[in-house]
Amino acid sequence: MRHSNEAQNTHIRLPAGRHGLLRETKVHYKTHYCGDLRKGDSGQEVLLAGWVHRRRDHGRLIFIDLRDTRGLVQVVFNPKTAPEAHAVAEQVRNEYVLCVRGTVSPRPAGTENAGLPSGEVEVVAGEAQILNTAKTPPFYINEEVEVDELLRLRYRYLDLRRISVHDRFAVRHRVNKYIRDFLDARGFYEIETPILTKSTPEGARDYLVPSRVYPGNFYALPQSPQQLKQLLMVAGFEKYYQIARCFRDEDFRADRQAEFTQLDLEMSFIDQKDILDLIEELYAGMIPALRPDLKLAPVPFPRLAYDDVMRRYGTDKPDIRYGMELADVTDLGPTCDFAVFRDVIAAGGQIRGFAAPGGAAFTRREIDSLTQFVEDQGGKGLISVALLGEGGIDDLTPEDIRSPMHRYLSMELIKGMAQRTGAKRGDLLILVADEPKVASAALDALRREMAARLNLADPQVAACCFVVDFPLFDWSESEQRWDSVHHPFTAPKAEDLALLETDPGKARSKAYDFVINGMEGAGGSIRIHRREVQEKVFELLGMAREEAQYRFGHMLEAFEYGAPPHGGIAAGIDRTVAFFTGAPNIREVIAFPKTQSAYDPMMGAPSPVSPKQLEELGIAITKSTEVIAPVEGAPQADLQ
RNA sequence: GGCCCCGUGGUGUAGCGGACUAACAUGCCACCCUGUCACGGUGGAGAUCGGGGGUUCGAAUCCCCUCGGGGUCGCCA
Repeated sequence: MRHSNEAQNTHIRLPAGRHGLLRETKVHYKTHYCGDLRKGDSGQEVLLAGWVHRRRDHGRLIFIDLRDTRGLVQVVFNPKTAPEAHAVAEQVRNEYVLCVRGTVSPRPAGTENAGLPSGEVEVVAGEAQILNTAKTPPFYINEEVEVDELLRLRYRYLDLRRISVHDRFAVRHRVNKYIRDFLDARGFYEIETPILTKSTPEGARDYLVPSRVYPGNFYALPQSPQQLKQLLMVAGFEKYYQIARCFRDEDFRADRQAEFTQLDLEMSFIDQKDILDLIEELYAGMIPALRPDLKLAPVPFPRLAYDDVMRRYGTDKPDIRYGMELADVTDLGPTCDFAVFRDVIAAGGQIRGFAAPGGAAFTRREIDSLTQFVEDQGGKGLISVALLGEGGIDDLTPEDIRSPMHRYLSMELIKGMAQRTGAKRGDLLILVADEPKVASAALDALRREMAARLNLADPQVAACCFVVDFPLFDWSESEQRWDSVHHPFTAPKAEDLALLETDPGKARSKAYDFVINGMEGAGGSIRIHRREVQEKVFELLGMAREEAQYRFGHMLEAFEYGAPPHGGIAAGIDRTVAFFTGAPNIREVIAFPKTQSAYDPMMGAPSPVSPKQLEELGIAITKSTEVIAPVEGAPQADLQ
């Protein structure tokens, strides 16, 4: 019965022109959006079309919440006044596609629904037609219930139908629109660059596309339009941007998908400050525009040196919504009779830590659970020191200390730590002794964990900063050569040019990141535009002239034709939208994302291709896996 | 590749060695109901517990393997 043709044909004539609203020659479905109707529309005859969100059948009266992209409105079907429409409403089930002609009316006194934006009115149905039936959905569309992610992705088109999910894409649209308007007003051109481009051996693994015309050769999908945008600068465009899709064949995370979207931009005849100022202006405008509820410190956003943030936060993307800055007490290590400290210091390590406010109240069990964060970062452990009792820090006595390592720690070290972190009694000192890299990583993880436990990261605050003066290189132990921290075209700071000859590891670059609430929001650099500097960098990267020519010949050649000084930045759109919408991961703001194992359960991608296709490409399969078909378990309703 | 969490009717959960012939809510189906808005009432159908193997008199419950989802480290110039 439900899915019979009868239901389809239970119809009124398709709505056509009455009251001059509609043209006879054209089929019209709606004159208004359901979610837009308000008291002021009372008395109007409207034509609505949407999905049945929920039906309440009282035997005689039937209420249907009709949903479209703008929201819900209640439609009333009265068998006395509109028997035909009522008969249609009896047939209707959730998610049927329905067209209704009716009159907007104020609801009878006492029946208004304050929980609904359109709750002061209802539409009294005169005519109704089922435009399409629907199977019972595999999960609730009309309720906010957590659903298995695989199932959501399998039926992503239904998942997206949920209003809360829908809303995130409204935000995404507005972010894109804001950016385009902002950059347009400043003379930027939006220029598209190829998706089929060239594989470059650095960086992430490429997604490859085989060439039919040149069997055995491959295009690569861009990891970012990096080189192309630099060539646009050589081409004289001066201000370029693109909301660009990027592809990286690496493992997924909550904030990483195989394909993601960047605001990519590049400018000529500018220096670092110009880029930072631009991004600052963009975000300082966009954040209040999209999230007026957020507290945002006035510009300028802090511009912090890399060395400084590593020292104070242990990370290059600090969350500066809260304090708990790190302090170094390596110098006080020798005051303790502790073999661990001796060994660490002898090996060039550090003793650093921070103070968790009120953390002295943590149980032994709670403190022990922190050890895992240190171990995850390759550290051996942590030392906790609870500061008890009353009075100032200077008066601390051994009786005021509670620590598993009590007997190894000197009061000098504990007091020093407390003073340098500004700790008070009732706080918990957390110390890590390790090589600098490990100590930083562990303390960063601990600091974020403590912030979460102590509720210090206020979700109503947007704390932005720039991190600048990144090192140009770091040493690759496995390759026994220098590696670019950013990428090989990143310019050194002018005052550090000489260091390229004497001490490359000390050279700082004109690379910068934009950080918002501990999230890397954007990153970029000023590029090298002079040949001799570029050659020196390639040399330090262990790249012979021929190899550089082979890999980057097109870039080097272009730069010989008058490359302007230039630089740019790329901002993560997915992460930005996730931030604005409070989404816990970027899948929530990508219309059709993939699972953690890079599978699209809706389309069933990736999939095998026909032997003919492979033949044309000159490709033989030497290794293959069975790709799982989209999950079984389609809706059962039609089977009953 | 490592580690952690998860996988029970359509959906969300409970059950964690025997009373499970697997419970609850919701959804679904039928009937009733003129103002509800997560409408209400009555009745009904629906899962062998991701898959495989093992332990046991007995397994949804314990063990091993495996598949899938999520988180994270490695990786992501």
